[in-house]
Amino acid sequence: MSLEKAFRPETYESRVGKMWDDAELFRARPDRDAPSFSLVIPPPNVTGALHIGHALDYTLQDIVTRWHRMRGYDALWNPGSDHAGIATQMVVERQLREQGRSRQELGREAFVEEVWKWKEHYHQRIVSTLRRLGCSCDWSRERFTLDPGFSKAVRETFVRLYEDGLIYRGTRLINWSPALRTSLSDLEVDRDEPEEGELWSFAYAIEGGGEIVVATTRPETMLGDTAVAVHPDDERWKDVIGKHVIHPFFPEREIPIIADAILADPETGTGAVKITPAHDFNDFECGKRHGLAMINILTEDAKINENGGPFEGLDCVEARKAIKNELEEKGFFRGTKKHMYAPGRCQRSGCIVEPRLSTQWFLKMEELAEPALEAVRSKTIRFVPESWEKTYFHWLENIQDWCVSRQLWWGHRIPAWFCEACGEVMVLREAPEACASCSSQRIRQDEDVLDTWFSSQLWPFGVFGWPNEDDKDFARYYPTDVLVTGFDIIFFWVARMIMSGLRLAGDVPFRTVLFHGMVRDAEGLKMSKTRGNAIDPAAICDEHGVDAVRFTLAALASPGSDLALSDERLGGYRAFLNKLWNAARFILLQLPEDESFERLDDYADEADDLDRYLVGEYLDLVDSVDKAYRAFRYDHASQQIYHFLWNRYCDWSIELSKPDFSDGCGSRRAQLRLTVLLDVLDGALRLLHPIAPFITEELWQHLPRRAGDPDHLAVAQMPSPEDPAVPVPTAFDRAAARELVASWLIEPVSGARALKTGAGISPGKEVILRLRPRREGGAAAIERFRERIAHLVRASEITIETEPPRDEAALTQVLESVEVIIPMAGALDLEKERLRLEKEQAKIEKELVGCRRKLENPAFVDRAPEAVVAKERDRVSSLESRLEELVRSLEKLG
RNA sequence: GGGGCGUUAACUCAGUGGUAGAGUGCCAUCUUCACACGGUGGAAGUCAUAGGUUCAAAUCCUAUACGCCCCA
Repeated sequence: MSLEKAFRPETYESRVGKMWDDAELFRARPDRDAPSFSLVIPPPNVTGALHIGHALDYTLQDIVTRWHRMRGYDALWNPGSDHAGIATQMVVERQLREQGRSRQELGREAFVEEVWKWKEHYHQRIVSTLRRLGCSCDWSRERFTLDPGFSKAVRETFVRLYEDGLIYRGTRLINWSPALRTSLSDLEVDRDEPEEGELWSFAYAIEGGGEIVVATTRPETMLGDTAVAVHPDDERWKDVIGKHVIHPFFPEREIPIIADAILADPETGTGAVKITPAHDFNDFECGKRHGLAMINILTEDAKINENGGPFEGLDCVEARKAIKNELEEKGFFRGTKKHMYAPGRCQRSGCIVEPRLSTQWFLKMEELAEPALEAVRSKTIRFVPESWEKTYFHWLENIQDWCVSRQLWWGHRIPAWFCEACGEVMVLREAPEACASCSSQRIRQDEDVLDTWFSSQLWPFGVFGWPNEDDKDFARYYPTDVLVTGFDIIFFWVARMIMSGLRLAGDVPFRTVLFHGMVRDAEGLKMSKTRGNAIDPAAICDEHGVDAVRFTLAALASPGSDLALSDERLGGYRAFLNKLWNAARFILLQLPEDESFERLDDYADEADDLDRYLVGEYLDLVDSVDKAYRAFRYDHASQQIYHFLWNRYCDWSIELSKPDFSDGCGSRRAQLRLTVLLDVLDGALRLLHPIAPFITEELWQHLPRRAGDPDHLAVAQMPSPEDPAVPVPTAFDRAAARELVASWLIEPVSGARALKTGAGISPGKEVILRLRPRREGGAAAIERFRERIAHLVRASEITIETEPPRDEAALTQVLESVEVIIPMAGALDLEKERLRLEKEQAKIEKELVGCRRKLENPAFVDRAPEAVVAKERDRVSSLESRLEELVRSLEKLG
């Protein structure tokens, strides 16, 4: 069964995918007698379709999973998705708005139903994209963060942390998104680039005479002012501390002038600052220090509330304008100054976040952070690359309590019930029938839901049945081995999983975290819908094939750094896969049509120099790819395989083997060579499979199989330095084999080709080739390779010279091991040849100067390691003799 | 303001002490029986700058410049 001439991924991708599914190769088998290897997918949000960043994340995970599976592990990659509270609620609300409806109109229950519909639709799309990408997940274990089982884990966590005193309910200043009408955590607030704003000054009249000038970027907040602070050592204001100022709109309000060394800076402006404890985080702390009143002046959609008196109902911008006007009219305006100002913005909606006094549920973090810090400090959890440790430490060392409640409808409802009769608060695993304190049945559950990340943090153990710790999966697959994710969610998710895993599941959630960067466009710009430069993974898979996309992502992704994806790159790696396809096709074309070919089993004794060369290169590849996979360096692994297959396997091994197949594959020699080529191809396909699973599986299915091989490459043995996985000879000197071919075959061929091209001789035109070995043993080696050299150079005749070339017109090239001569019988362009040789001479002389200078330096000879000095000496003598022969060639030209 | 990362060929990036590498692109050439998504040959870098350590620095140290990111 021969391969199609053209490499067309679309002809086999879905077939191969289905073959894997039918064989159930990716199901974890906890009962199997094999070490386990597990990882959980960072669950994609059901907000929308997958983007190219997901494709990178999942490609890397599939590589690590497939590699372990092929090494014999019971490998489990657990898939699933995340309900993404704020984000999903927002997109569904937007959709409703477009239809002229609103969630308030629908009511909670009907709205949540709408969100479930959305979830079903995108979940289905996400799963099909994951399958398309070849992700070898165990779909029988798929989870969703709102599954009943997962909800149980969330309730258990909340109750346990509440009982431990870590979760509390409190009225504090929180970040409020007026657009979404919910609280946010600190992490969900993004800081804009500072913009030029206005620092607006006005005067408060001091009771009993005089005034005190304060400045603000937000004049409307003066409606909530409850103090003015000055520095205790500020001479200007010493006498007014303790007095009161008169609020121009609320003269009855008591507004003391207080001394506060933290907030008031004598160097800035008048040294006095207005204090609005209910609308500014610094002022809030100051208010707590001084027991100040806290007046909330905003409604939940950021309009002035009833505390704003005449300004009630205005939004912030309107109120600001009105207040400025009023104050100017009343004569309190004292000038403006330019000021850089960066408001916080809601990460999801983009609206300006308001600090707002609100009653919310909080999680105390300090006690949780300490063990999480220790786990990374002690390397119980390893970060790759290590540099992310610092960022992680810095955040955890300065951690703030986490506001976990959200005023949303889509999410895990907080398991807290209030008694309307006696005010009792009950935090319970199951809904109570009556109040635990007064037995009243007038109880109601907290309306709010939990921050999405509160549930996501439980993912690595929640998916395995926790809190049921007897669950077989939990026992076998937790802790997981690796987490692969972007560094953008190191705080949101990674740190919180570590904290909760240690606290709740009794161990770290994973041993290693592999951080990758962000996929950018060809110009290195962030992809975004608004910029229109987003790359759709499905579209590029259609265009180039899934394997090309995966290979490109793997090749570009060095740990931790961003990667610039371009169509050129994709095309380049697609070309590589085409090359591989055709190399396999060539090998298969040599086999007899009746499929009777059998690969030899034990041929170490019969292997010749060429076999050993090819096998040696393969064994080196196995070593370096093994090392790369172990170190998560998929960029190195893919590049090494690329180089091997294209430059070693195709350019040399196949080309050098062609003369062996000129009479078919009937001879023992041809059969042996084919076996070697098949074995090495087989091994290389195994090495490449985790990165490019479809093409490798498809090609492997076409290779003549050995007894004992499995039915699918996906579960075939991965070659390792201990076991190359194919029965090639291993007990020989690889370096010697490579050296033999490099010196006496590759070097003369390359040299002769360069001479031909340089002299404008067309590659197909036959020439006479004279080779003069410059080292021991060359003549015999060249003799053995004579036929192959002739084939590759198109030489009608090869002579092996022992003496420097006779006095004839010829092109010459003095190389490391051999002098290459092509007689030209009068057709030689003397001038051109002289120029070429002189250029060569200058190059060698320059190198020689550098080497000699080194050796003339006594410090170098004394202090450098002996081997380095010896190497330098060898180099000098080699260069000297080449130079000598070059000069002689030049002289001969006259 | 604090912290982190980066600066190597036209582009994208490997390269942690011992002769500067890859892919793409570029130039020339070849429709040689696996592949023009190809073959062959070639050009191309003061490794950001300035100091320092060392026999030896792209690599280690210090400072500077530029760029990106995070935190406040």
